Amino acid sequence: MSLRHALLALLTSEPMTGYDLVKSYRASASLVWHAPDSQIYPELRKMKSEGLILGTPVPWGEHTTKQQYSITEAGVRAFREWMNTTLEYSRERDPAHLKAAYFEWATPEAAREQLLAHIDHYRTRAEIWRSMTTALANHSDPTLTRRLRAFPESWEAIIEYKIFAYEGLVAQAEQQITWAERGLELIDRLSGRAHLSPEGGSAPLETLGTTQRSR
Amino acid sequence: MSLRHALLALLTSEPMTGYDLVKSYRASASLVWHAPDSQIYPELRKMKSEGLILGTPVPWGEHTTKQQYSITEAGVRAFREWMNTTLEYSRERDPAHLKAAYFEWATPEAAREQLLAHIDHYRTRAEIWRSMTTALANHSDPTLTRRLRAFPESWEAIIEYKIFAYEGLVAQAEQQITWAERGLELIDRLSGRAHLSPEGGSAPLETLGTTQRSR
DNA sequence: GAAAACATGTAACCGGTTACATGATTCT
DNA sequence: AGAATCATGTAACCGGTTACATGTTTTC
Repeated sequence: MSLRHALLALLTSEPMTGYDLVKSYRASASLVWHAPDSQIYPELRKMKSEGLILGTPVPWGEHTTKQQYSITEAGVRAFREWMNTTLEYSRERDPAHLKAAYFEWATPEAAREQLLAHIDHYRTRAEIWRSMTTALANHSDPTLTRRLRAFPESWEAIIEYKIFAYEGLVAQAEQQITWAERGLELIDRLSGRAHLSPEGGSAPLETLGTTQRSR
Repeated sequence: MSLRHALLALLTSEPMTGYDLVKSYRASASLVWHAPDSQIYPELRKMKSEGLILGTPVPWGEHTTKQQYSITEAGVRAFREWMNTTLEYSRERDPAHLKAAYFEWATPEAAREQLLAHIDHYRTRAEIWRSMTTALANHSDPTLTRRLRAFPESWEAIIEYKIFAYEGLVAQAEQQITWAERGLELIDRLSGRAHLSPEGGSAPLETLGTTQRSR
């Protein structure tokens, strides 16, 4: 459901073609809610069929047209409604922490590599989000510029809330990095004696044998 | 794919019935990877058909049997392989931060309520994860006890990695709370003048009008 | 005898993932 | 003329979500 609202959000600034949206999306919304191009076009058609957006064909070259999408009043209403409805929090879905809880089953090398990948991932994210924050603060982000043009009276809130969101993501990433670094130290301390070796397996498997060979 | 590996992880401690697994799952794995009961039973049958676990019927009452599942060697191999394979990180999926980035579209009250829900959610999580951490440290968690019985030689790693994982989650939750609190202050500072009012809409809608009424 | 816990699902749906697929236009 | 960019998808799959559904056994 969020893809749809991210697209509506983008279209509140100005009408755009599918391709424009894909690009805008990649440059802004995808930093918070990833979606592949192949999901965006069909979603746009669905939104159009539901009357949230309007698709106007505009000429492209001599022989063809492209769709220019603009948000309708129903679309604005739907977006506002989503914005004014408190999100439900429910699912816990964290494969990295799930894995970490069972690191004794990995080789120390694999566990280390996992955490290094974790660090790498969040370092990259943090950089992206940090540069987004500065782009917002300088007004150098093009998506922001278009938005400020559309709503000059709200420029302060527009900028501040976006910076707030991205700074939160940066802080989150930094926390993840700190955590993973602590994990690396822990692996160094425990590696060897305490891990369940990956090939040997005899010790762990014996303790499991009772029923698995029954019948 | 993680549900399957969480189930394998639980079964490395000892064989269990579906119902035992559901309970164990709820008490431990679901704190990291939520899954409803209705997903667990079918997944078990799938895993059985793939030879990762073995289902032995054991008598239950006079007339019926229940399935006792035990991990097979293929299951242990599959679990180890997963543990030794670095996870891929890709999708960014964060509706809370997506929404926060567009808080100017919500009423200040709705934005505030969203952040309060955020705080509430993570406070609850943090408490759960924190109490899990202490249960692990005391050896008072029953799932842990079973596991230590199965692998006495690795008790230190087993405990430390689990504490590590849960402490990471606690830290994450605390960070989320801090972030949301900062957001509440921001809303107080910006509320009113800067928000795009939810009913009025005339100002924002005018700027959108050019194409939406075309055709 | 009733309640709580045990036991095990099915079915419909839907959002997201992956892989594949193609052609037009503009720029150099 | 060729490359880059613009433009727009389809199809198959799969994991997860929601809602519904039912019967047994043990305990009080």
